Amino acid sequence: MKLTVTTWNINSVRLRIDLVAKFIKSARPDILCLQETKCPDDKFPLKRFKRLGYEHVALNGQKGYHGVVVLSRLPFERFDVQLFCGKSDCRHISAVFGERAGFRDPITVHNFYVPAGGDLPDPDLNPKFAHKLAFLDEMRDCAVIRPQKSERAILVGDLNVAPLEHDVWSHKQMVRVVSHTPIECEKLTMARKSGDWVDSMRELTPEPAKLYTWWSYRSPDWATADRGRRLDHIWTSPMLADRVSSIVVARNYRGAARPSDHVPVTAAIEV
DNA sequence: ATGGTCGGCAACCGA
Repeated sequence: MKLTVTTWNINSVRLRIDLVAKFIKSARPDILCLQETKCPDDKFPLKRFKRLGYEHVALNGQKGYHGVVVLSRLPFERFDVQLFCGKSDCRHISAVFGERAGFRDPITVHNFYVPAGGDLPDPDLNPKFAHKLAFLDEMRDCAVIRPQKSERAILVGDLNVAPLEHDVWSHKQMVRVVSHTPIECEKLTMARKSGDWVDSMRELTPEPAKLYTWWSYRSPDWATADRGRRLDHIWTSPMLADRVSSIVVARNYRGAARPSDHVPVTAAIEV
């Protein structure tokens, strides 16, 4: 079967529930991973998602900030949450899809929201940047996240790093800007390699093609300027690496009324 | 070189 998985930093799920509903009706992914829901679990619009066909929900939300959720049309076996950097921030949730979803060999889906890191790219002067670097180091070292050899796993989310030269509109002008500094790019790559993860977006669209998933709210004419960044990612374990048949970056959602600054990214995987 | 915009939540903080 073809499994479709979407990642989308929604920047308030309650404010943008109608936009999410529109996306769902058009794309109908099997699994929808959202970040920055900014919504405590008891205020999450569960009924709306259930009516849209997403009856299986793994929530990790908090008031005001962060928050991640896995919404699924398929039932999962269990879900799990990892904490990072000794904080209670809601920045990770994973779900395991197995026999209940019709899979003899289970598939684990991780949904991440990596700290943005503030403005100043100096960990000594900017604690938010230090937190981001420490978070990436913990991702690299986290044995629970790392797929076992021959395990089927997918890692998606707003990783807040555009690691490659053509993941930003101008490498030269971005190299000192948080999200594209060498230290972050190296640490994200180390986190990816430590789990043997494959960057599936770049498997299907190799460099030097430009690939963006985020455009700043501060750009009045974002589409013409097109100064985007690839902050959102879909990684797979080696077992699934050659089974990703398509990746769609739904850039048109950036042009919606009251958009998120990120757009949905959807992978289709033959499983 | 600088400031530009959002959302949450009710002052600014985080992005």
